[in-house]
Amino acid sequence: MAKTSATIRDVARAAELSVASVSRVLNGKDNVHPDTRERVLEAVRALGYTPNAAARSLSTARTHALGVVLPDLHGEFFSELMRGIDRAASAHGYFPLLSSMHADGVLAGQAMAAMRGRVDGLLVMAPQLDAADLAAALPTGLPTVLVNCQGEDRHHAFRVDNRAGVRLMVEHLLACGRRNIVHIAGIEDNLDASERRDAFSEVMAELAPDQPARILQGDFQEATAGRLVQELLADDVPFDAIFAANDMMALGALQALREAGIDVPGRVAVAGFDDVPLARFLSLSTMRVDIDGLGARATERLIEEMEGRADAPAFERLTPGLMARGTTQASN
Amino acid sequence: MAKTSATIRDVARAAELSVASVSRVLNGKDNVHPDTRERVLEAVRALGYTPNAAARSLSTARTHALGVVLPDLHGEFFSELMRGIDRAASAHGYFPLLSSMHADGVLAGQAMAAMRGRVDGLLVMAPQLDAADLAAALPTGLPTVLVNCQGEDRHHAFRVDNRAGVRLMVEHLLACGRRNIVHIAGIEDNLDASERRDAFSEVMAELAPDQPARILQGDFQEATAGRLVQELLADDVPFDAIFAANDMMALGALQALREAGIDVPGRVAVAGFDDVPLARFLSLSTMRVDIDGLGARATERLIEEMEGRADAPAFERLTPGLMARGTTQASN
DNA sequence: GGCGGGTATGTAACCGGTTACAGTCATCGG
DNA sequence: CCGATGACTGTAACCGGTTACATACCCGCC
Repeated sequence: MAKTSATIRDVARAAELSVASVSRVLNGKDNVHPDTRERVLEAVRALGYTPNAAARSLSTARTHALGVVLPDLHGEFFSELMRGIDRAASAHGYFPLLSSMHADGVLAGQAMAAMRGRVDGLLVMAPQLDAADLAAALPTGLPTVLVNCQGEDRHHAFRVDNRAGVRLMVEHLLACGRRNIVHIAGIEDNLDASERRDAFSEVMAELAPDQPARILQGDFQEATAGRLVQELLADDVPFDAIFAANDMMALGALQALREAGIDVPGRVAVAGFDDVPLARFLSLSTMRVDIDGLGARATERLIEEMEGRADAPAFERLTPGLMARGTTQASN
Repeated sequence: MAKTSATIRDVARAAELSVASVSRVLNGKDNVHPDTRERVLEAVRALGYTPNAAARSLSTARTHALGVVLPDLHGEFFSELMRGIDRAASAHGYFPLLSSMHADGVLAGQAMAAMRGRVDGLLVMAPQLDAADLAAALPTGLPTVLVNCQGEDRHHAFRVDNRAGVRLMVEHLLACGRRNIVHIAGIEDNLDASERRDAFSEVMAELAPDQPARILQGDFQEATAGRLVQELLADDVPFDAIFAANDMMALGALQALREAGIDVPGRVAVAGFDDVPLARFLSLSTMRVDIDGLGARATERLIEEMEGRADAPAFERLTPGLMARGTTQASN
């Protein structure tokens, strides 16, 4: 009801004590007389007092917020990641402060700079920035953990092990008897996209050197993949498997094949990457990445770093697991 | 590089000016000599200075952050909502500060209290709280906008028009020749769930008074709906349409029907609510809610309110649109 | 009775910005 | 030549917490 909310001095006055005592009670400090504590709590209740977070931040230099910088805020990947981040953050009394970031390196730097003084640490996911841009954008002197970022060894980093994932899927496709696999790659500058593309070439060269290993340039979008498949069909290019760099493209491919009346998995197998929830429903074979767990672990690590108990920065690679479903093998 | 980052006084010293001038330049104030401005900017650049957000908040009583309180942080609904929120927020220079909230009214109050002094406004979505709990939890004196909350007329509120949506879908099912429609309701205390359930009863009573209008108690979970459908089949209950309170349950029902070898939509039609991305892939008929737009509009309104230009609080209802797909009508 | 030591409390400086108010200086009209 | 006016800049108080340090008090012991 009060026009302006109560301050610690109001509470002190109401309790006939000094601000120091009030502060001590509120922070659960050691030496306070039980009676004093009671008087303070009573006054707090009576005034409906809530400490001002900005003032507290200013004097303690801690905000209890952690910045989360992401390239885009949509899709399953984002929501799963946030879920993990929030779980870990709120377990330790932190709030996630969100910021989306657009492709540009300069804008990325601004987004991060704007968080200075607002957060105690930064969790950054920037698969679209190269190492130099990233290094330039990251603020100095702020605990930072990276997720899916390019080479940067001054900070702890989490990465999906794309190479291992691609290898597992290619092995699976070959084991299913596929010989002519087409890879649909993701956005050109994207780290995951290029790792997956390169791994595909290498693994094919190693495991099936005599087979073609065609690669089409996609962009992680469903519609694009559909179009590419239609072109393949129109050009009469032979193939018996499509391995898309992510699930959305795999679904686009699937749709295009079905519309063309092509039997999946009979004539063509389809595989994706990420295991978005959709995949299970559509029985899409894919590589499962524990995104929620990734978010939680990255956040845990960030909090350790902010609280000064963390070992040296390192890479942590998460190996995805093969989810072999109906689009690569007939159910029997 | 500096151990501790530069303050405005460091900048003032470096530029041989007073803090007031520096502050004026940084805030784009009126009266500053061009030369002065240049000296300040030069010093800022040299020192790599970024203003401390906490200090600024303390003296201006504005944080440029807005609190987003949500019941859970997963699924498409969440990511779409956040997408809209972030788009509107960053367009106006605000950061979303996230907090998930568990069912309990007391915990909800704590979650919101913890945001006091950290945010300039609050966007709350709490479909699981009743009006009294909600009123108790909301902090006073902080601009607030509600999304999908129960009756509360002191704040601006956005709501999905469940009644209108249910009516559209029931009309559609009847138009498709369905006569024996079963509704699978959502979680008991949930606002959307009960509105959809009640609307179903009413609309059926109005449009098809002679037909049965069976209602089963579900919980928004896919598995539960599957089980309920299996029970219907086991008990030989006649029905030719399932209208689930959300898409996930519709999908569970769909799966159970397919496993039982029942032709959809031939023998039984299936419909959901929400239009999650999955729905399109599985050709599920459903009601489309523009969640992204909802988030953006709610945020815009909140910002207007925070900046003191907003008309009286009111309700805004968003009418969902019918997405008639393959599970209610044979493709022809 | 005086003194050491522990406990409980108060005072005031400080965190890093913003801004009201007070100055300084040059210009200009009378 | 003086005062007024306007353009620019500086000083210091203030926002609301935290906390180092000082102080007051009570106890037990020699």
